[in-house]
Amino acid sequence: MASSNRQLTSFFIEDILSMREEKGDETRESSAGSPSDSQCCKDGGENHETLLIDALSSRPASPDDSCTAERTNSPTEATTDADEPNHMQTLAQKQKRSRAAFTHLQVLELEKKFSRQRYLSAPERAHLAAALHLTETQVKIWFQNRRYKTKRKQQMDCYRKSEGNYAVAAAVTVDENLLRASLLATVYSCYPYRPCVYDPHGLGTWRPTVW
DNA sequence: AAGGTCAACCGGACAA
DNA sequence: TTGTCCGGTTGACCTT
Repeated sequence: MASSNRQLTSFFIEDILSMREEKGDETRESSAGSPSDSQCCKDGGENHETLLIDALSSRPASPDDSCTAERTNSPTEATTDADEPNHMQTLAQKQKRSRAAFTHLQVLELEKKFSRQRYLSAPERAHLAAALHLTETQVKIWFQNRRYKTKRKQQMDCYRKSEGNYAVAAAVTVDENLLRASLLATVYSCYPYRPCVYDPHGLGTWRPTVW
């Protein structure tokens, strides 16, 4: 669910690399991910994942990066007040609950992981958290919420099915693998970015894998 | 203003 | 005791 006011994250390698070079520059590039490219993101291959993970690994802190900084008061931020003289003030600040908004790229990677694995081991969680610049707790909570959400959705679908809503039922009588695949496809189709591959035989540049 | 979404949180259960 | 799970609830933010 990408709300219109949220800043979009470009998946183009050029943009990601430029982000790396412009670490301090927080200028938004809402034009980078044109919605008109929405049909081009059906490729969920491992190369794509590796590229995204690598690109993410090269980026600065993510939960509080330019896409979310204004809204986020992440757990990692909450512990950076070592120089705060007034502890009571800190507690007061923590009383106001925050809700981090993960970036599109982070959610995409989490969804991809979830589509293959509903449960993560501790090392896997640590690796994913590091790659996405999230805390392990954030990854753990995301997977917990994601499992619960999936279960609730299936229960709702079953309820509708039992009510005789065959139109809806027809859309959900797939086995779990198909459900995951369609979920992934939906996620990809929602992100108007194209995965890129390096083309040494062409111009020696990065180009989209799907046109 | 109402309702939806979703990360964060809570409490109980369970395993090692 | 610690860590993780599930089944919710809470609260901030967003859309309508």
